[in-house]
Amino acid sequence: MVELPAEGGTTRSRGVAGAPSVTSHDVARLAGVSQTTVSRALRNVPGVPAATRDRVTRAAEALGYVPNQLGRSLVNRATRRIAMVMDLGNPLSPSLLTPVHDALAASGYQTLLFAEHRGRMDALEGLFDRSVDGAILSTVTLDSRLPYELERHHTPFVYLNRLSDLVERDSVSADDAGGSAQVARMLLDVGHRDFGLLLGPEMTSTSRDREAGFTAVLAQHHLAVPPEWIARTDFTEASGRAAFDEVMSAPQRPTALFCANDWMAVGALNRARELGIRVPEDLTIVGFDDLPVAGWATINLTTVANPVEDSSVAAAKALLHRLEVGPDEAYVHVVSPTRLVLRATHGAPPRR
Amino acid sequence: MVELPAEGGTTRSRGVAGAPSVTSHDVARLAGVSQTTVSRALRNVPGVPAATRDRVTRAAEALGYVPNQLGRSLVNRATRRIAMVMDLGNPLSPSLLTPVHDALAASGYQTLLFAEHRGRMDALEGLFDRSVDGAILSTVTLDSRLPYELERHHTPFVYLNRLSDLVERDSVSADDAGGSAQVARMLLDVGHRDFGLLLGPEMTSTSRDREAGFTAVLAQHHLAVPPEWIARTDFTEASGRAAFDEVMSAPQRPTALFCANDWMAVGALNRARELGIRVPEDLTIVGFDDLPVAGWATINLTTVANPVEDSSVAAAKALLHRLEVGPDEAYVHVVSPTRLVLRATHGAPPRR
DNA sequence: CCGATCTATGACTACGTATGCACATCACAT
DNA sequence: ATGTGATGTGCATACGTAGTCATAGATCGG
Repeated sequence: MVELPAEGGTTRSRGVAGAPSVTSHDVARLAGVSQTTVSRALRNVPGVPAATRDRVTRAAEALGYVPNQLGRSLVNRATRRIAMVMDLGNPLSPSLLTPVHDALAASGYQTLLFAEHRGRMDALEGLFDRSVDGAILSTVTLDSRLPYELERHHTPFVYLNRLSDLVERDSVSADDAGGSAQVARMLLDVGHRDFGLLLGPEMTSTSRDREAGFTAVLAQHHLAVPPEWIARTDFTEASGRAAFDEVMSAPQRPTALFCANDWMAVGALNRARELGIRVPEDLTIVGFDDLPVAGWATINLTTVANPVEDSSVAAAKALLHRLEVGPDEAYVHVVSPTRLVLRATHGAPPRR
Repeated sequence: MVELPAEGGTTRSRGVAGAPSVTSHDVARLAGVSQTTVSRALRNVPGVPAATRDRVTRAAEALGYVPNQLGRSLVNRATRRIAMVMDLGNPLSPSLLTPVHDALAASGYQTLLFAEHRGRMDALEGLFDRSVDGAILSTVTLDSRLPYELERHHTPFVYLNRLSDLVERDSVSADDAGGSAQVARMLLDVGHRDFGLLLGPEMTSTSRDREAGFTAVLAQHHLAVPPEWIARTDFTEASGRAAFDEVMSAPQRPTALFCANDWMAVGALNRARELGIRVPEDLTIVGFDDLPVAGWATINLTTVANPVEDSSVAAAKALLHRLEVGPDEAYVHVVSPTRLVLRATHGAPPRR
């Protein structure tokens, strides 16, 4: 009887969870070289002669070998994966996610999604367990502890359209206050004095800044928005409808509604049409963001153009830059300019 | 002189890319136990006395230790990460992504995004390099080689709303043909005989099935759609507008337009209003999917309800189930029922 | 009081890849 | 023939965690 010495060397077990996966050792055996050589050949490390490289490449293709990213990341200490932390409930989310994904993909990075949903966050461990090289935060409410946690675990990150006052990092955000101020000035110019505000969640810098920019201009003219004409909900079309009813049910009505985003404005617009309130003859409605829907012939909403896509790409690039230069270089804060887009939902206030 | 035996043990280098990360060895040193014990204590493996567990837990918290997912996945042969392969340009994408993400998160899985964009796919290596445990395919055009590649590399996957005839896997899809047939029957009932079709990309099973379901009913009534009243573009609002012009510029005009999705229908609707064509008095327009926008007061589109969210959740669950039971159990094909939603954009054809 | 059982723990190794270092081989100049 | 440098290749190990196995100490029965 001959002893069986380790069964020819292949003890590759088909693990419970994983599929039977081909490793560089398998390729090495087939090509008649060492695992080291396989690693070098397939990465085009100089010093491997063409003949060897070809032999290894052919063996790899024959076996359908793909280098295991886990082993690779473990030794490289880098995953080439970025976490996109966002609120999927926010109607703006596709406009954030797509450009971020594309910008990251262009640099060879993958996008791992971390979503906040109805206030519930994902298991955040994934941000600290070396699953990602860095994170883009587009959902930080002002009281979030997330920036602290990221700092504590040395995970690089940047802010996109939201800010935390407490942990400084690179940031890209729209000029929310400036855009709102433009709206306020325009509305004052055409004669409005009675304004309603349909705002988003109070703990978002977006909503806060859009409100602040608007009311600051009013204050310069010694005007203010009475509390009963202010509704705070979230950024959806349904919220816009509800907020519309809330504000317009007051005994006195405003002559112009400024909405913290286009979806709320569309909700208000839809509700106005249902109720037979003519826009802009009876009521002016202005949105924010200039989503594609705002330009539709049936909507034609006066709003503020917010270059979300540009900001998203800039944030992705800022993060990748930060990963290259390390934490010591000074932080950069980019503010994307916003621009008033005059369409068909604004006009002079009705005469009494 | 005393020899320095490995410098106290800590040779933790701050790697170029990664941050200085705390490992279970660091925790072990601080707690005065072995790395093995740390691993066991923090995972609540039975057999570790409470006193030891507490000591380890305190040490871990003091250091801010989070187990490295890479090391973990390497030995577990599982990442608890799923690839969502989709077309981010598709306006339906948020309705797919959000439920999938949430369903996966509920089971402790992360979502890694793989996007097709203007025909360009991501680097697909990520699907084969053990970065994910499985994939959800919602973007397979009928001629895609992706299912083959996934099969070849033993990556489990399911189909969502798209099908490949060639590699069988679990699938969840809407009853596209049935919904379209309902539309056809309803339109015939109210008197239409001249139909235009605004379709999506030819290589998607979605568009193909919606067309087939519609024309099959017409064929039963010995009717057909003439080629000049068929426009094939993609699924966006802008495409709907353009396709509208294309079809309606023919010398003879159809009395009803069936659009392969709501966004195209909205585009057509917008274009009709611009041109002063009254809907539904002059022209009937019907969409598909019943997106939220279809219910807005300003749109009020007759369409087919497509339970996209339900399908997405079902697909996610099907994949997780497949991961549990392995490849041998028979494949399951779920067809989600669709339902005609009658609103305000359909009516009898105009009298000549 | 001693062997047997149990409890708690640690040394060692595997997972798959990348890399420092050593070594074998060969060409070439001396 | 011998040293020298260049060239290819492989061994051993590290990355961080989990599981196998061995063992020291505690507990217990007789």
